[in-house]
Amino acid sequence: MVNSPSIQLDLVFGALADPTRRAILAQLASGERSVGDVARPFTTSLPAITKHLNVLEDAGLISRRASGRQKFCRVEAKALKDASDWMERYRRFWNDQLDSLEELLAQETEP
Amino acid sequence: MVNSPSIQLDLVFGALADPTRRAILAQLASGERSVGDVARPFTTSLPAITKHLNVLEDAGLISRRASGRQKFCRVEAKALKDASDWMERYRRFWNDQLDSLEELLAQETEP
DNA sequence: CAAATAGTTAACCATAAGGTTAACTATTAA
DNA sequence: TTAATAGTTAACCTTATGGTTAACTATTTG
Repeated sequence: MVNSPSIQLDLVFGALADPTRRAILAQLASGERSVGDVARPFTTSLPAITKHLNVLEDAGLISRRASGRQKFCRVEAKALKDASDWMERYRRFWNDQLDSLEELLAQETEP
Repeated sequence: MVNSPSIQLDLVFGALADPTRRAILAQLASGERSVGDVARPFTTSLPAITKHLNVLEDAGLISRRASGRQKFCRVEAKALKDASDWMERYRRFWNDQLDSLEELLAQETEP
């Protein structure tokens, strides 16, 4: 066996793979927002936004709470942390590889 | 406008959304491997693995170099770093939210 | 209570994703 | 120089994804 496949990570990375959904998260980073407010900057239909919010919620990246006839969305930390933790395993690659790239570039410019 | 949509990030997160591809990266984390070696632990067909490798390569997550009739795959740092940098913007969420979750749990257990 | 507002669900469509087997290219070995 | 090995490409199938419009539920507000 090679890896313990995590359905949750599938959902989180899958959710992050769409630019509209990343833009929604970026909006919510500045605070809770109603579904209408979330949808406002986009040209896509409201049902499409609802679908995106469902994908984000299924991945655990956001939560929704009802308040009267509105629903407010907020970013949820844990799912993001799980994804970040997974990537953390590869940090040494960008430390090591990008360091040696820098070295290489330095050698080229100051011989 | 809400965000600068990055096709590259679409590809990177899309690539990471599949457990087979994450497992391939996990394998390659311990060093360069031939396509055959990469495929060995999986039950899926070789053409399917080739497709996964193409997805990873298109996302910039790996590169392949030919050596005789073999091809060796290695992890590429930059794409991973780009994804990690994107997530970095949300670090405060898991610092803040998970801290207050901890506080809450502490309050519950020791009053 | 009727009408407007906020959001979701249903039904549908086009395309992308992940898998298969069979056929192909290119190197190495007998 | 034929045969085996390493990997990719082609053709095909099934299901998932992202979008639409129309219809629905549930809360305000006039």
